[in-house]
Amino acid sequence: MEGGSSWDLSLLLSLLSQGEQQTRQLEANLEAASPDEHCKSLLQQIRSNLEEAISMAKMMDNTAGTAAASDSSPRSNSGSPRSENSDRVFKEHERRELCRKRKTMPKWTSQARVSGSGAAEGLEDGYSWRKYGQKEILGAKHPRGYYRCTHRNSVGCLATKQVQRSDKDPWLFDITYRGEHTCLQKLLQGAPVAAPKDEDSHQNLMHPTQQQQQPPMCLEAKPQAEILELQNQVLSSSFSFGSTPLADFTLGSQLFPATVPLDDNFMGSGGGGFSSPFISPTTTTDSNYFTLPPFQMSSYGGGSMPNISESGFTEIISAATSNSTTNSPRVNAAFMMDHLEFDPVFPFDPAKFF
DNA sequence: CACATTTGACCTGC
DNA sequence: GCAGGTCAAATGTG
Repeated sequence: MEGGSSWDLSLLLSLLSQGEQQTRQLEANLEAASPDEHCKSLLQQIRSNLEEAISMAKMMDNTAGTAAASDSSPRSNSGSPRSENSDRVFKEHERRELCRKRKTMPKWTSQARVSGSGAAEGLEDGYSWRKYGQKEILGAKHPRGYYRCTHRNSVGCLATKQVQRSDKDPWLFDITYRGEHTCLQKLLQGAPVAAPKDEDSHQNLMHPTQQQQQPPMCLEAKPQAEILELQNQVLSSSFSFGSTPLADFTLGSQLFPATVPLDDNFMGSGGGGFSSPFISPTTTTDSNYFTLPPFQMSSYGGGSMPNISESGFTEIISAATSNSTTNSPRVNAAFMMDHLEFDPVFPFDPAKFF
């Protein structure tokens, strides 16, 4: 993140304020359109982020101003423009805001079921997740896995998810998502990103019009330990593991036709992450299709997609299983392109704010 | 070597 | 004080 001089900050402040106003306007307009809860939540988050960004920019602006006033020594052009003091303030602020964000972040749940017929679907949701913790939960038989976006460090994507195996149904995984993925957007905006070294990571860099809505080709292959554990405990007795052993998952109403072999390649940790199963030779023809995580369906779908309530997932799962072609929101890339782009008249121009 | 998971310690909110 | 959530060092893997 480039600190920038105070005139940079003034510009940033101006743009942010503009964005905040536009968001309010959008909020008012949306009110009449009776948006679903997640849409509202998204908007709230955008506004919250903007307000936070404004506050940070103001703080940095003030700090830069006072530092410039009190410190007569010439500032190096090559060094960090942020003073030590402002850096400390920035970090403290960042920490506080992170805590606050966790509260205000949109949160929604999903479920993934192991149906046991062949392809791994659903638990991989089109994003790269990195496991950062596991915790025994009181009253739960199985530990909860904590995942965050792989791009958290590089672009500051704060999306996280928690995966927990259901007590009642060992074939069922409860997935709680928190926060929107900003990684694709920021990649799109050309944010300075630590250059990915592996070929797969470059799959994330797709055409801008696709990038906003389409999951990266580098789809994560492991929601992970839970599945693998499950594989060990259950699947091994239920499936024959040939050259491409597979497990079949659905995530809520979503079907991920793309198959994820649950063999040892996906059991090991590390090793540069997940090579994309979707561009591998074993990829099925169905892998041209994607489904969106719930947040994408409700937020970018312009209301054309069903809003999935938490309570409705059980039904949705069975519906998706029994009638995937008509009821499931299985969509291909073209569909997403058609339906999920920002409204051209949408007054909010993210390019100006990031 | 880079990037992943694992896991105990630490932090935070109730 | 406890439980949930996160951090970060240790470790594993290709």
